[in-house]
Amino acid sequence: MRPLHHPAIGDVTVEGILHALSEPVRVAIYFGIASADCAQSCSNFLKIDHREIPKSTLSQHFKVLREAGLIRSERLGVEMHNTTRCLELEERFPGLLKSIMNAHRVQLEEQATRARRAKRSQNARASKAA
Amino acid sequence: MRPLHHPAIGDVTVEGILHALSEPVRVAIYFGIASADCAQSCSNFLKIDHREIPKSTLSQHFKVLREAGLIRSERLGVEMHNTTRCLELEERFPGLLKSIMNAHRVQLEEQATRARRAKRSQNARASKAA
DNA sequence: CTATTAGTTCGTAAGTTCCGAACAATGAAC
DNA sequence: GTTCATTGTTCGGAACTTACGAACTAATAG
Repeated sequence: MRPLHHPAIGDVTVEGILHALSEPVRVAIYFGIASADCAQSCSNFLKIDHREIPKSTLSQHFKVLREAGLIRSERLGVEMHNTTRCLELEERFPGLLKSIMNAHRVQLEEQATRARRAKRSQNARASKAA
Repeated sequence: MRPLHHPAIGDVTVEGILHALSEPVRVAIYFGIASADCAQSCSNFLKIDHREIPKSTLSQHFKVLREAGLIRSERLGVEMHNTTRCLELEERFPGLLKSIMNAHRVQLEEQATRARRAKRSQNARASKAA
């Protein structure tokens, strides 16, 4: 197994970051790591929103996040400890991650609202039919 | 030719925006449209940074930007007028585009600095050899 | 009408991503 | 030490996406 590669902060690109965070599963992973108060292992994400993610896929997603410079992964015993590199990144690209995270939050709330509305009108139809 | 499709602002997704702007050519196009003071036609971008972009490829890039909700394209006579949707987008995802644009600017300046350094040390080697 | 200009669509070759199966690395049990 | 369980990586092929030349469409000029 070749050792994990983390780019120097100066080699991190905007394209890489945007590409990494243009994937819902990777965003969920990054959110999870960023909002946890301790390092997260990969296997914590085998289920995301009731959806099973195959572990080989998960491993690729972590690799993308790592090589984009978004997270740092360290082997600790049998598992991996993943943490964000948000301080370095904030210094290099001020405001970038915050506004991306915020935009994703806006979108998540909106999706939740839509889902509630849909469920309500579904219930209304059901009780009308009965 | 089927008519161009512009998503409603409520259907614009963060993933779509990030994906669209994770491509250097598309970023250059978006920058060009955003910083121009009048609508830009596609053919203004057949050359970007001394690189020729085939027009079919260009057309696809415009389509991606359009369907991500980043630009609006209107046929005006034989050509296309492209403008950004930055006001709507700012309202929906506050700060997002600004910080992405800013990050790209940071990166561009840095690349320019690197290029100058490289050229200087190349010149130094050349005069040493002579 | 033909010719020109600006963009789109189509087909295919090249590249990327997904995911199961096999593999590697560590720690614990014996 | 050997074996087992757990965690994660790598490999290979199928599915998907992207790039770009050739053919096409739409508008306009002459």
